[in-house]
Amino acid sequence: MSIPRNTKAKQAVLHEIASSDFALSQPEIFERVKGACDRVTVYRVLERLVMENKIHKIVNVDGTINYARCTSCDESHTHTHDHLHFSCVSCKKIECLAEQIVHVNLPGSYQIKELFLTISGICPSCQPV
Amino acid sequence: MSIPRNTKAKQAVLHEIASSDFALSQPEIFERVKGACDRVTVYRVLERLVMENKIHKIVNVDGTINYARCTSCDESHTHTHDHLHFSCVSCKKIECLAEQIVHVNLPGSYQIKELFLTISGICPSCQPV
DNA sequence: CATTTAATGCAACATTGTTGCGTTTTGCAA
DNA sequence: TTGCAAAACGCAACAATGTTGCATTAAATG
Repeated sequence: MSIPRNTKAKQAVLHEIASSDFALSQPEIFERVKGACDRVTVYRVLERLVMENKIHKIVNVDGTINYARCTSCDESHTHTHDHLHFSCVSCKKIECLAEQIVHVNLPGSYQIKELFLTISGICPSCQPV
Repeated sequence: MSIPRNTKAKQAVLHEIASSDFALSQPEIFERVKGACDRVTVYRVLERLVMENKIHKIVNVDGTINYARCTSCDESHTHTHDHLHFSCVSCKKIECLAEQIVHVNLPGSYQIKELFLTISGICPSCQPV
């Protein structure tokens, strides 16, 4: 396995994702690191960051793909099979949900390989008083 | 609101979706109705069929979009907010899941607007004996 | 069968993602 | 500190997917 390197492009992309309150799309990220690197590099860096569990790749309800750091879990833990997210329609923040939060009562004759859930709504901090 | 018409293109697209055992992508549908209509028309027809609740628009785990008729529910009932699907990795069939199957235990301070779930795995009929 | 307008075809464009390849840069170690 | 291997990059070209405008065609209705 190859040893990852800490390049300027990687730092720039990671910085934009980390400093954004909400999940960003590839075009948005490219826009923000404008000049720092090529469009293709953004794709490649994103792919690597996902592999390294530094960021999340989130498929939205409409099929668009966003990238974010999770606000509720530290970056050290691995995100294998991490497909549970809460997306606030107000502040746009993405939160990881613990597996215990979701219960699927499928008959045992169904064999679940992968589970992918996105909930959109209003998070506690955006709740109207 | 405009009155939908039953056109040749619409019939062809719907026929392909209905006669397929699994969910099809736009390119796959276009491939199968080849000659019947233009590529753009396929996009427009699909959009209309989704609006009319004739077919499902399903976002896969990887963000790709497929269209299908649901195998477990009749076509008469509306599919508003119908975002729960089981996708068999073996036979590729897509099934709608009843809302009762999924339980989300989020604190009441979270306000859920939309919930979107795709489970991939092996369906009962594809279970190895 | 004439009218209305939904739907189509075509062309052109926009967006998003991919691949190949020669060059640059990073991390490591001599 | 300098040399080296390969990770990463930039660029160009391509591919796939989705969109828009507009003139034309064809459903449904009376």
